[in-house]
Amino acid sequence: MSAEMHKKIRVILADDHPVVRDGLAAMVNQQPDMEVVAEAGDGDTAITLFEERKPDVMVLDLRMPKRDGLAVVQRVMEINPKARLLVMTTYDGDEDIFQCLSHGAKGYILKDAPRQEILSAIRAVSEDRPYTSSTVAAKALQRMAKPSLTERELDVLELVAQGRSNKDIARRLSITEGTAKTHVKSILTKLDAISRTEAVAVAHKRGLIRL
Amino acid sequence: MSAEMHKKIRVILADDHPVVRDGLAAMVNQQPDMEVVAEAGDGDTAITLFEERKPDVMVLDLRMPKRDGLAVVQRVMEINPKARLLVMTTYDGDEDIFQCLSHGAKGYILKDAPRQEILSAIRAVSEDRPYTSSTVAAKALQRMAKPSLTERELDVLELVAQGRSNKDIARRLSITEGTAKTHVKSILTKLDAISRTEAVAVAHKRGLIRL
DNA sequence: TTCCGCCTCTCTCTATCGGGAGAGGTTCGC
DNA sequence: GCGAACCTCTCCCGATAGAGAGAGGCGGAA
Repeated sequence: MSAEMHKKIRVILADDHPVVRDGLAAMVNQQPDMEVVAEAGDGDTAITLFEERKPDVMVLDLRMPKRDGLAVVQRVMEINPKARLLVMTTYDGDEDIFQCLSHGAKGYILKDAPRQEILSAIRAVSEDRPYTSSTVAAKALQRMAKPSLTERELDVLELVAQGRSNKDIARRLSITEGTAKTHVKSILTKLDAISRTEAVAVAHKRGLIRL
Repeated sequence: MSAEMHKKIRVILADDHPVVRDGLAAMVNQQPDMEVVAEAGDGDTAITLFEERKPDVMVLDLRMPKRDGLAVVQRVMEINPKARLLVMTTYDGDEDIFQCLSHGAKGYILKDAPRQEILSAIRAVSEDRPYTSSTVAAKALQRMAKPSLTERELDVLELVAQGRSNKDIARRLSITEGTAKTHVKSILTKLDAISRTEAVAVAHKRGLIRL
């Protein structure tokens, strides 16, 4: 504990891969101005730990068991609108970036980023400064120009992505085949796709659907 | 250098995420019986480093720039059939597992595995003992019962997954639409799918296609 | 050589898909 | 109260997809 040290940045890590947590923890704890105060392997414990430890920053993976990163962002911002969250993930789809940032995450960074960039991001977010690399920011802006799908359309899209026919989709959603077609047509228009299969490809690339 | 130490297990890490390499390196170097002798961020340097350093084990990620994990497995086994490779990845699709193991990887482990399991796997593979968790092994066995797609079918499947029509696929592959249909039909049969969109979903789950 | 798997092509036929154009009902916010 | 967006339903119609049944050529393996 040196004299010039004021207070370390207190960090919580939330990622379901022990290896990634170890890597981040090692990086962070090596810095004189920051320390890891807790680690979570799933979304629920991330939320609990955030409330208990009130860290300066929480680093969040998007894909996690129990509750995914986006859900954690929503819940935590609800509990504490001043929370400083840095999303760190491998997914660079428009939708993920857009959703996280518009729900209040202060930063979004990709896992293949170099060590220095990750540390810079943590520092920035801890001071309540937004951090987003130019490529990520560009995607968020792109996304803003695109039409959003409605909830129902997302329901339909999911079934389309599973390879269901319009008739099948209609049965599962308790609507007529005609209505299912209407939704699919609207999805095709919004995603600028010619066929349902292309729509699935586009939706996948944008991060509108998982798996 | 203590007296009871004979020789440490020399490990190379190949993963495009600096964070993951750090995490693994920290774990490995903390063990008295192993050490990291090199790290690679892409497939090409993984191969080069393997030849130069001749490690006891190389831990390989599947998704890497320049050359993916499977390609590295193939090339390294070609250079040195006695190579001991441990594939470590987030993908648990039949196809990835099957391909890696049948091309000679000694182990396959998922990134969300606990620390101890990862270390056990590295030790096992370093001694030329195969390591595969029961769930992973089960998938490899499942895959063996399934028909393989031919090269041409994989070409077609990729285009189908992009949302191309039969006509479009035919044009791109310089075949007639009828032939494209024949391939698609055969793909549907082999993947046990009713529609092309379902085929894409199945192929994706199995790891037959990326993105 | 003979067989077999793969790739190619052809034909027919039906179901499904996707474009186009409405229209009635709801629940919002203004 | 009045749009506006959303969900629902309805028609028509041409294009595409998928099932079924062959068949020829070409390569490698037995």
